[in-house]
Amino acid sequence: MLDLKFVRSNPDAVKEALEKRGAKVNLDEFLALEEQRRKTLAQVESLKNKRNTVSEEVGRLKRSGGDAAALVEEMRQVNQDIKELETKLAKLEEEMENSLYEIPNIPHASVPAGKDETDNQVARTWGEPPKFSFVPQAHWDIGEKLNILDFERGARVTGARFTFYKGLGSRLERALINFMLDTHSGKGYVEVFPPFMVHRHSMVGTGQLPKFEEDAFKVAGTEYFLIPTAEVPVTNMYREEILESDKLPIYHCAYSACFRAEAGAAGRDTRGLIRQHQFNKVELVKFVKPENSYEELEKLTADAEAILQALGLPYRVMALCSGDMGFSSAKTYDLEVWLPSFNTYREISSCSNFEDFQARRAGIKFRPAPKAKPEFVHTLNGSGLAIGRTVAAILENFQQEDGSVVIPPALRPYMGGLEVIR
RNA sequence: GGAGAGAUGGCUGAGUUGGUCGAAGGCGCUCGCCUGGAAAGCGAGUACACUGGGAUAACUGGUGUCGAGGGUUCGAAUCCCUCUCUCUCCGCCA
Repeated sequence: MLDLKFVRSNPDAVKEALEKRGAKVNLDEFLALEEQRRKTLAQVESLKNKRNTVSEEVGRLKRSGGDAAALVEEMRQVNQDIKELETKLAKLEEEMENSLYEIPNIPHASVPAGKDETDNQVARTWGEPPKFSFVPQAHWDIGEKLNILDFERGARVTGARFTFYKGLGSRLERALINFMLDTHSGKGYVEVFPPFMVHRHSMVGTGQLPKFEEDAFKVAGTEYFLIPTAEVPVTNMYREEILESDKLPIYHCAYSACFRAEAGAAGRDTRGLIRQHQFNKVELVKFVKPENSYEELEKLTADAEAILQALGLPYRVMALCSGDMGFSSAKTYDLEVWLPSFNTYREISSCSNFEDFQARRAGIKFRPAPKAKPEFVHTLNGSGLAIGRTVAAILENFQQEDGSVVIPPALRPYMGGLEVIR
């Protein structure tokens, strides 16, 4: 959420930013609403002021045995007026809040302007896509032949986009989770194991709601949502808190299952592990002081990259353009891993600086100095990494002509020393 | 699931026959005095949001907030209702 006062005093800057993003928001209508709100608020407050002063007077009169009947009668009428105005005010505030919650973040100055993913820029590439002396297979074929992935039974038990991992496949998934958590923990990220369901306010806090409710799974009979990423519970860990300045920066890493409805993705990536309703992910989350947040974004991205490098997976880093960024983000780098079956790079991590956009929604502040006025922290997060896509990348990049798959050396300690899945 | 107790400021803890309570006291913290320095002691200050004035300052006016939401009342931390959470006991359970 943007700062209301900033929007009010810099309408042109906001309009320009929204245009750069390709967002459709009627800002003039919003500003007119906001002006009306303040006018009504002033009226209500002055009436309440009157009520407070007179009530005090009534108290004084009664204690000294005077007659306050006339004043009481007058206040009855004032209360009527207050009630009416408050109803009006509540309506205005609700309307305004709804619009404010649907305005996306302002892109950082360094974000390339652009309309969609074709305008994203390659920041750097690492590693070389493998050259095969045979026709490489897709990971779903490799996985089924090795009997470590079972898509058919996943669909039979639950539905499309659900999968069983079996045997060494399941072991590989678990190994990757542990490898990533251990690696990040060693770099100062404090591991947390979050709830996999959250209430609505948390979803609003990180920006999934109210605008994108159709993307989320809501648990019937409850007010809980299945988390689409650990970002939601972990960022909201500090909601409605004022953090001590010396606690910052806070780094967390967290494993969680992630649940996404994938509304609007019907027919896309229907085979394999790339787009599942449930997948595992290790997430990195940071709470930092505003002046450091862009430096922290570079470090966060590097920490996610370190996993790909340790596994020996070729990838590239994309600086997302203004039109392709997520709703809450001010700047995003996507990490894309090479997938031979697609003959291209596919997203495996997304690292973003949200500046104070999420912090304002979730009420996460810090005190810059003792006694100083609290300010919003900057929040960042990035996948480190999506596990299912990492499995796909390993199977495809390290496949052998005989259908076996070589396990990256960094992962072998987590696989009981196993070198090859065959 | 059943029975009971509770939720107050950074912490602790008063206040529940409604009225001058944003809220005593203590601790902590900040600044000052004292000291060669420190402790102790003394003095002052110490919530957040919205909103008005002011320069988008210092400062200052107002409104709201005592778990959340509603109600009664001229007036609610105090009375009533609903919800949430915490604790204790019983039951159940991985």
